Amino acid sequence: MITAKKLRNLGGANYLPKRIQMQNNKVTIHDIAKALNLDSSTVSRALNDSPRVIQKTKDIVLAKAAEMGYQRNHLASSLRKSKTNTIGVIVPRISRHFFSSVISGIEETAYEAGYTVIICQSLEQFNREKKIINTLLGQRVDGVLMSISMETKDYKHLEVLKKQGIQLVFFDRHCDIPNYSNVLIDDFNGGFEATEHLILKGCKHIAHFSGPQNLEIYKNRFKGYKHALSKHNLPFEEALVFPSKLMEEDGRKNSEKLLALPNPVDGIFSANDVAAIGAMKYLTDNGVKIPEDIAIVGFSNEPISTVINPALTTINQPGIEIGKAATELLLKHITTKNGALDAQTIIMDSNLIERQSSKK
Amino acid sequence: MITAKKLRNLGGANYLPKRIQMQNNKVTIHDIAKALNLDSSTVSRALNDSPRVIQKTKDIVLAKAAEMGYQRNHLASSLRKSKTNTIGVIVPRISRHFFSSVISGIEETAYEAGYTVIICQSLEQFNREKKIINTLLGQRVDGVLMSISMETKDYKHLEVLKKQGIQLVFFDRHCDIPNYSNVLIDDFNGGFEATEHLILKGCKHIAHFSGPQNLEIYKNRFKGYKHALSKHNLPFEEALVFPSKLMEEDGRKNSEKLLALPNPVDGIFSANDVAAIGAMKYLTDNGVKIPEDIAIVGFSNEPISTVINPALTTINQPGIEIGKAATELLLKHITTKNGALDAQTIIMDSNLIERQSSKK
DNA sequence: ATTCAAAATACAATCGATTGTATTTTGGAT
DNA sequence: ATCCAAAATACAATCGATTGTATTTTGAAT
Repeated sequence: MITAKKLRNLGGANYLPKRIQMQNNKVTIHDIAKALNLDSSTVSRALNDSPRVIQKTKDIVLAKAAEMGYQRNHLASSLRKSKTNTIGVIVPRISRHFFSSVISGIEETAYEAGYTVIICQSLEQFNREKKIINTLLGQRVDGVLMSISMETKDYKHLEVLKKQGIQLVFFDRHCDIPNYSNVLIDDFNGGFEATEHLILKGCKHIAHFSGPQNLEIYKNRFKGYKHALSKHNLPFEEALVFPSKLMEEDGRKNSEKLLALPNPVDGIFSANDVAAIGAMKYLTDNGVKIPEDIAIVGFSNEPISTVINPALTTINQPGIEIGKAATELLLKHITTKNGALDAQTIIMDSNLIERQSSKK
Repeated sequence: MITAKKLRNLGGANYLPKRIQMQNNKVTIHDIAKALNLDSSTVSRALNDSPRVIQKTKDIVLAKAAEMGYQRNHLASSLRKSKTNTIGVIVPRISRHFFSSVISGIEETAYEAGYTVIICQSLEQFNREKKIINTLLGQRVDGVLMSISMETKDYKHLEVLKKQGIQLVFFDRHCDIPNYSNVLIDDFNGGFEATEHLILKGCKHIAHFSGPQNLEIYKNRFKGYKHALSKHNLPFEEALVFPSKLMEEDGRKNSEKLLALPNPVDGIFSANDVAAIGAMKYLTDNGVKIPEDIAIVGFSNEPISTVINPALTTINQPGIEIGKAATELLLKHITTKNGALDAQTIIMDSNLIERQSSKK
């Protein structure tokens, strides 16, 4: 095989057709070494600011590297160091505003620390989640940040990561298994605040649109709902709980069922904004006045919650901050030798934003 | 340095502490070769289904690889082949529904073809766009799909890609420079349809919220607007054109100016949905009835356009299909030797979706 | 049984950066 | 000028897969 290097060594690039000269214009440390009459190991150490190279030499190397347009080949570096400076991110879907905010936070922190980010969507499918894990393994990521899909009920597919020493930090949708780090908001408290808010507005029969109970976040929001009821001496009624995947369509269907109840509902706490919006559309279309007849509180503060009329009261989740915190924690895990850093759970602040949908 | 391999060669993994044994359990082709008493080159060829290896051997190798849990090291492979099977994607922001749809289409097509995708956000900033290009170069991507930022006015930063033989395909927000492939919708026609729709609804004084005119898409939507006016013998008035970056706030401010005009406006064609929504909010708050007083048409069919009341008439852009087509085109460029494939522009279908905001 | 292409496999260099070890250089003390 | 430890740099192996070339094996024809 005739390689560019061989060609270079044969008689200088001057004799090459221009196209070839341009195509493989990747400068290597060997090119710099040759140009400066140094060894490539010295060039490498100079570029990495090693104490084993004198400052004067470093200056010369750096200058030459800049002059020649050198750019480190991460592939070679990663292969040698068996560290890719890459982290994988798995989210249910990037189109959800909350997740895209988290990703922005992740990217910012990661890039600053010299890491590249690979973003993947599970689209709420367990099978895709499994495939993605394999892809990320193949990419030899140093760590993974993830929010599990709604379909995920067992966590065997995550064991490969641990076995291969790949750090894993959950954000938002975490698992209840020990020894994993998490960055969360206090979903129990969020659910509690949302429900108590409705109670303080005078609601007596509050329905709850709950999410898949295999996910801790939805379990906890549900618990918060129950706690608020009991604190204010309201009875908990199983019939007022509507479990679903919290899509817009679910919000609609739930509302239909809800209107058929014998005892009229006067408040809804939905575990996310999307289902709340679905409910608002259905209810409004069917002559129910919001918030007069039924007050509604959502969860996540998606941008649509300010577009719908009346604007939706919701629990704000600081996506960017969650992303930043999760990334910092992951990088700490990665850079701590032997995975010796103990798992920890960081709780971020969330807060209720009151809008028209709950103003009585 | 004591490597896992050395340790393995010394006396077998049995003598190693369990932790170390587990950490570097990456199986290589050499491990498979040793286990089968073959050469690593034969194993490599077997795994790559080369005709130089007999089927029986392939079967044996494949079986052993599966048994040992082998996973190809892409770093090594990419380094040797100087091809990473990775493509970079640059979008203004992933939180825009249109772009996240495009990304879904890109990922689907790319993963099927064995490519990994690195997603980056310019956040509409030229400087970030430049940085991202460098990051992607460092990652040695095989190709780039991009939609330029609103701030991008010169394209020198893209020349590095061409110089290094990295294929580049634009989608949606393209450049007017030749020799680049594009996947677009017909923005001129979209602008025309949107405006003509308003005219057919009886509007006589139609304002246009235009985007940055350095971007072809906004230039063309603007041209379409003008063309519809002239076709229907309506005068074009410079005063009815409101240029901005099309954020929600811009929609609000434009509406304020628009209401102050001597000659009342009875229709608005906004070059995107977000600014249209901003306008709708402001106008509704100020007693203007939509669509009775002012009819509105947006562009892109963001999900919010169905949430706002009245629902927003808009031009639908098939994001997923655009993503798929752009990826297919890019992969064709990548796999065609010497970049010999001529640049081409693919126009995808778009269509107007009529909703309440323009029903007169 | 012998011969010899063709088929199958082995050998060895390579991608570019890193890093442990070996060698040379430097400059201060004698 | 000589010596020597410390400083600076060079040498060479390595990460894991790929691939051009060399060698061995196979099996069909004689």
